[in-house]
Amino acid sequence: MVNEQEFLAAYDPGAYPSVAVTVDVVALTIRDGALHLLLIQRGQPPFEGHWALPGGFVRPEEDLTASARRELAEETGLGGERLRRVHLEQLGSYGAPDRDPRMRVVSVAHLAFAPDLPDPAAGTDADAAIWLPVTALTSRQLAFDHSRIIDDGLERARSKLEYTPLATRFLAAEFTISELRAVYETVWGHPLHAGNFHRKVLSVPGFVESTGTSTERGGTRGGPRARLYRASDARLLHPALLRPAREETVR
Amino acid sequence: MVNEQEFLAAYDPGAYPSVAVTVDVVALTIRDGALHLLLIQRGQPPFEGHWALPGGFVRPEEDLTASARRELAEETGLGGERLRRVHLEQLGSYGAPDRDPRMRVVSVAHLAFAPDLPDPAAGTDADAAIWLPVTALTSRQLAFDHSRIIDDGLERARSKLEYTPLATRFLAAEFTISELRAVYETVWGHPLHAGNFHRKVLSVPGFVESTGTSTERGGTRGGPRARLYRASDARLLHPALLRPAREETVR
DNA sequence: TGAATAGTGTCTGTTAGACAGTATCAC
DNA sequence: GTGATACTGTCTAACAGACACTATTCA
Repeated sequence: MVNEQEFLAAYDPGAYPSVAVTVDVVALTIRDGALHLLLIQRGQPPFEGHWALPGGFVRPEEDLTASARRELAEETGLGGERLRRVHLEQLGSYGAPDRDPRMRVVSVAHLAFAPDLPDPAAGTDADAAIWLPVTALTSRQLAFDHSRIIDDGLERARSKLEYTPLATRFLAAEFTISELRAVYETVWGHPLHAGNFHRKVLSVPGFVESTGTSTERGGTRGGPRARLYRASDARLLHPALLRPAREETVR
Repeated sequence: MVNEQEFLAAYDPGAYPSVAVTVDVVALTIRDGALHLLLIQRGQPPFEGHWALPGGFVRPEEDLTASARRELAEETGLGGERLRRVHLEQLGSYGAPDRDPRMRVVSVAHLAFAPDLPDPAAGTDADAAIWLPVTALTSRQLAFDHSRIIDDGLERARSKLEYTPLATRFLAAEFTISELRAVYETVWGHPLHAGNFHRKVLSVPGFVESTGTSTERGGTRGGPRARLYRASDARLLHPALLRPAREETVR
């Protein structure tokens, strides 16, 4: 019987099947009232020329989520406080044996919510990176199984807006209730009743708190100046803001 | 410029950092009115003698969830129709660099809901396997980061019961409303109002459907014979069965 | 002035939860 | 019979959603 230390010293990592582990990021933001997704155009095979999620191999000594945050930083050129304001969570892992023609690759997908960001810095990477409206996705051929990962990410995003205050992560630190409503309408893809939404948001404990200030001007098409709010301390919304029941998705 | 086929032929998998990928399973069942968890006692280092989640390395050509199902089958001795009735879903991936002292290991954790099962077959594996009440977990030293995985799994289970009909997966194909209520009470850890629960379950479309039959006898402590139901076709519950608001978990 | 928006009031139907009550069965 | 359970009825408070209305601002 060997003790644990001897066992570790004699341990041969090569005895176990080798798998590459990558992270991919479904990064969402809202631009011009439409939901956008960060994509890169692949510069080398496989899937050369196809669009793909930003991502890459997990480095030694790097945690999974840290790896995703690094990939996001590289592709967006973001750093410091602005990167810290981006919400990042694990979405799920994708490991079908044939999902990458090169070798066995398990990808740990992440989901990110970002406020409106500048166009990706082209200098950081040889690949072209863009924010693409999600409505333009259907016509694109995506690399690997990224189309499925994106579908899962979008559904997770829609669901997260129901029971968490993460919609605020799409906005600047201070925002109006109308801006918050626009986030919900954009992600869910259908209009909400302005008056009811307003009352509902203010009634959920810990969702938003008043800054005491208002916007400098009214809206571009008229209307009074709106009060400004910031995200408060709730991590879950009680009661939740539920999407209207969708019979077709239930069965 | 090489074409894609030439690229793949020249590709060297060893150029990328090697990581081992495992699956671990948080398998839950209900025995004697208490929530139980499947654990194995490790027979070799690291963490020799400690209790751990069932799991193992993902095999080549094996999908992640298929791998989890195989591990579950091996440890429970289950197969065929009984295995197919077990609910299995991906929980999340755990990949902190130092979570395994041997090498970099990323574990894709899964969550399973099983009906009451016989004691694990000891013959299939050298390790001892048991169903342990989750209330007995606090006193145990668990291997790796399995304590955290279990916590995440239990919270996912509690949450899943709210908006999916998966509570039925803890029961036989036919069950009474009281048995279903017992599942909720056990997983959530507090009693529910029998009358309100009864009416609520029957009012949610697609949750349960009547078999037209009743139990042969009343309860062990008296009472009328109960009608029998089976799971119906809903995949989501609308409206959901929400846990009472827990202020402390919200902030 | 006209149109759009911010924010509030009110009404209705649905739901959660408390409570009560009746019928049935084990012991 | 006694006590526990299955199931139903009723009431109340909370909530979602529809609609209406006022005040404010831009053009």
